[in-house]
Amino acid sequence: MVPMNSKTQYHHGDLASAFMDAAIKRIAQEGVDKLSLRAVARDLGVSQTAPYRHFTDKTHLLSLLAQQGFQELADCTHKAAMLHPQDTLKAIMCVGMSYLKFAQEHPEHYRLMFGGTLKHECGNNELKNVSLSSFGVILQQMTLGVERGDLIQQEPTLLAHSCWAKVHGMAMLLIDGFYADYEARELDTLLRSLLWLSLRGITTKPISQIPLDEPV
Amino acid sequence: MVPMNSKTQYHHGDLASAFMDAAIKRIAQEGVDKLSLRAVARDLGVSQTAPYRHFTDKTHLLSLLAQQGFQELADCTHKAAMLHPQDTLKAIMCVGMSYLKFAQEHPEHYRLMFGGTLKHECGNNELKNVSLSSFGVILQQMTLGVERGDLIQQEPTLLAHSCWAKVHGMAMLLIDGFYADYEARELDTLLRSLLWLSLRGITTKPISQIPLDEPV
DNA sequence: ATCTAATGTTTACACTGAAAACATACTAGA
DNA sequence: TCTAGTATGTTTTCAGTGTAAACATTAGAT
Repeated sequence: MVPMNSKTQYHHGDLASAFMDAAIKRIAQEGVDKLSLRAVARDLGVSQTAPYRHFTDKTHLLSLLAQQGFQELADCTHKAAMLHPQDTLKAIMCVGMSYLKFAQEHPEHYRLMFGGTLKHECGNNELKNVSLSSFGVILQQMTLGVERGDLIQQEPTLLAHSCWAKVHGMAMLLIDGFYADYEARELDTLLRSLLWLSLRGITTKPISQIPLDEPV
Repeated sequence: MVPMNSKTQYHHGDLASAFMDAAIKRIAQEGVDKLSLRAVARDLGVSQTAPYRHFTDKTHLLSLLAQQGFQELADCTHKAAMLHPQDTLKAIMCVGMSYLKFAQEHPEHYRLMFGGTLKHECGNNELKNVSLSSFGVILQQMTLGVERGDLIQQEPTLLAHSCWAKVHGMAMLLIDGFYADYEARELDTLLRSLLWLSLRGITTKPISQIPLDEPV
């Protein structure tokens, strides 16, 4: 049905990535922990053991999806940072908001990335590396900020850890529905204010100069 | 075997709470998502459908466990706050560190509380209330701090949200193994420094007065 | 054209959450 | 004290899951 790629044209065409796409869709709908390989296989009209030719495990599949998620997250926060190449504080603000936007738009994917289904400690260096590349975007802004004298004289790594923890916590609480009472407009202000308080903790500038309403 | 309560002495004695205890133990060992009701039932030498007389659902059981977790968390952070009734900053620091200690000592329980297996949005008001009581400990310190002029003049709720997000993010990253490279001593300093940076964002005091090494 | 490896299918097994029908044992009311 | 009635526990059963093993097919190299 689908016009196949030039390279290889096996039974399905490219089941590996088709399977990943379909899995993502199901995850977005029903959540990570209710994902069933068989259901995805059914969606694709393929036998229930077909995926095992491409993924050793269910965990393997999830791990690849998480990896892909970290990549996307790194990409879109990086883009956000690029909006203000000259202004550290604005850049950080944008990175934060785009990070939160990603979490909000792909809550279950985000949960997969950090949910603990995959243990980041042992094994799977690939995954760990990609997740660190996501951290790298933040780290880069911190380094820049310290160099420019916009941020306090501390290890950029420490500052990055601080920002990451804060924004990660916000993201988790956000997708866990702890801010569910706020309506869209209020929520936006809340999130910005929270980032703002974090910025206040690491900047050398007076409060007034921290932007509260930069577009993402 | 166990000397029963005076009140009721049924077949098992008190299977409901025995089941919860056993479940907690298994969760601590193998993680939340691998918990099987049948396995717990086997541990207790009881039939596999026995739990269904006490919990409508697997979700119901998990929800009760989460609730219990929030209660414990609220208790131990509250105790920590009581260590410094006169000193806001020290108190907040202690609350933060004891929060992290709880997460570190009961990682899988903590993950259950926030992991998204239970959705906090819809239904289960009980759970939501208890989780808010946990939030209340932080909120109380913020209110006090603002009153005393130790914290900046902002909505205590906002400040509490800020602290909670930060410490929650740290807790999640901690139990997800993102700080796995640090050894115990380093880790302690890292965590304290991260809390310290947060405090710097919400306090009126100069940096030097923020305590870095209060005991928990 | 044939061989081989990559891919997909069928079948099978052990495990799970949960419903239904049944059995027991405690508690209360006569 | 005897007798319901109800709270508790068991047996049986079903549909759904992850995954291993044996088998079938197809693509690409020789």
